[in-house]
Amino acid sequence: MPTESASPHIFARVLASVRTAVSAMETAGELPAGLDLSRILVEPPRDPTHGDMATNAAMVLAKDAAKKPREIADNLAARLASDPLIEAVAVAGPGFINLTLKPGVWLDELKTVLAAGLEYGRSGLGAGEPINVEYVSANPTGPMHVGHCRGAVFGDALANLLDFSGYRVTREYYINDAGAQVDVLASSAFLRYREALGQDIGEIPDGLYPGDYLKPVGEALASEHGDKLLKLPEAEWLPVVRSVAVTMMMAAIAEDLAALNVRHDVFFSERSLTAAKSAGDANLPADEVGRTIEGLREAGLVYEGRLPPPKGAPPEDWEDREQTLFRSTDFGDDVDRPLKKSDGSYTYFASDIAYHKSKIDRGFCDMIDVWGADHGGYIKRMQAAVAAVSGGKATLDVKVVQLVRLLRAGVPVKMSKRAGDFVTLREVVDEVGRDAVRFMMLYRKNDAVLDFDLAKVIEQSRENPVFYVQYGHARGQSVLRNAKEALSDLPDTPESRAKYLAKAALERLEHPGERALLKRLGQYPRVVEAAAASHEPHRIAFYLYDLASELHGHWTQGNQAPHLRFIILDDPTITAARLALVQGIVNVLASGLALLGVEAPQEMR
RNA sequence: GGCCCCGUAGCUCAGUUGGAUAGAGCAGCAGCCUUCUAAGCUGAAGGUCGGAGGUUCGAAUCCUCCCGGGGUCGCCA
Repeated sequence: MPTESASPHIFARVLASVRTAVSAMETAGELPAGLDLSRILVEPPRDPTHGDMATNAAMVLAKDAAKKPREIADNLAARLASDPLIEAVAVAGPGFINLTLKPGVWLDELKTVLAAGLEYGRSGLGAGEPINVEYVSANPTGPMHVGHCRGAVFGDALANLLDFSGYRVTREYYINDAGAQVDVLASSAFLRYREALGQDIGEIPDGLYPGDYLKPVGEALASEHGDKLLKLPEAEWLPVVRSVAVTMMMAAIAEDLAALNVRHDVFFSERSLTAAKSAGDANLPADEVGRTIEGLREAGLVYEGRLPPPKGAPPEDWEDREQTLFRSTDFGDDVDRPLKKSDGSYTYFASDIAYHKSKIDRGFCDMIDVWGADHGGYIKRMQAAVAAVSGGKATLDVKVVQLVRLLRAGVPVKMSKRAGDFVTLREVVDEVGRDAVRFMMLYRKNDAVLDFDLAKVIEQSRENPVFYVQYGHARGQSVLRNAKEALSDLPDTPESRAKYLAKAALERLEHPGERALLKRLGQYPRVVEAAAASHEPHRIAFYLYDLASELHGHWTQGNQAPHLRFIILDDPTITAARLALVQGIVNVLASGLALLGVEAPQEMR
């Protein structure tokens, strides 16, 4: 939860300075009033020799102001030169304004890092707005397999990131416990129940779940009910068996998620939407899905009609028939979508509309769903439904995570669902470790396919970026542990040590390697903000890699040049300054790793 | 065939929401361990950003059309 509203980070402060200067130019009549300042950016320049920051302000404003970019830039640069944060200004290229900040600015920022500890980078971006993030939502028909793992880690990290950025996050799991699949689950479990009672069940018939993981369900049913269920007709045993099976599957899934360090606040049952509600208004349908459809019908968004057959190769079993349709085309979808199956029951889409309406009713105007790539074709209709059901007030961002190809030393790992020999999430976590799984899943944009090579992740651990980043953190901790030989009064606890180090003579941090690290630290809040705004946690992973890389590089310089090492035995003043930098790096690495849900180890032995 | 995603160094991928001379890792080449952990570092080499048009001061990024790969296509979830 956001404690105090953090003071704006360096880039935000400089951006404010730029805007102020532009406004002053408007007031002075040097620019027309009312310009759109929203496209002005302040960012690190690609080439560090250009300075600390660059702004595109002059180029962005040139058109509306009907002036040449260079002309605006010169004027703006002159005004910025007197800004207390800024040391030097230069106009370059087509109209970039390159800014060099006073060295003290970066040193002050290090003090901020030290004071904030793991909270550095936390922001009020979300302004306390509630946001619902739904992820995993795997069918409760078996243990989780590797395919689920990417969405789980992605959703979890995204939720962490949004929480850190000032949103009030609810992490949600939608349990598909109402469809035909859980009935199949129940039938499969019933077979295992008969098996547990000593019957010979032979081969598991096609269409049922063959996995051994249902044996404990059969045994649980046998010990609870004896052979009583055998005497009941299917309509009576099925709900009993289904309920036990779903409960046990969800327990297994919860364990798998815990092994991955993924958590949820709300587990929402689909069945709770279709279950008949007690009495009430007799004119209303008895269930939530029906009520949602009726609400849409009253709004003129549901009708009985026919759909054109799919274009291209016509499916063999296509049958032109009238059905209940939602006007998703009113909201940008390609075709209207059916809400009821031919047997009269609701489609998955229908209950999904009711489900998202429930989120809206619970106060979420911002929703994020994390889906697998195979559901990509479903996005438009869901967004259409959210727009319809909320009257355009709610937004749904669907993050699609692409396929994970599981390999072992370059060879695809065979998985056959029918034979039940798919690789479970647990097996992968046990084999390569939670941290490696999580980091690898996040060290890639969510919409790019990911090759996950088990052999590479463990055997050639050098190639694995997670160890690289963790090693950076461990190295920093190692320095702090060893620092006592030069600074005998250095406190042990991180907080008091940070306080102690903040008083160091930070201006002694003059070496280019140190300066680069200082600037890299100062970028962290900006990276967090961008990652949160774009819903892209992978940016954190890449930033951490860059930071660790700069640390390792600077560290190794100390091999050749001992005077660059962090600990200088006969110079406690510079040692303290450098330790302050190390403490800052350690803080940010730990903070970022925490967002990704990855351990920040004290050592790598 | 319609829709969605992807195409960037030999391989795996970034690219700061349109910015300056497109960057890392791995593989290969040339080097660095008497050290606060070499699980590390330094250097050289490697590119028609799939192709062609267009939008503008400026395009890997936005638009259109092709090419190639993946996903999906009324009643499964």
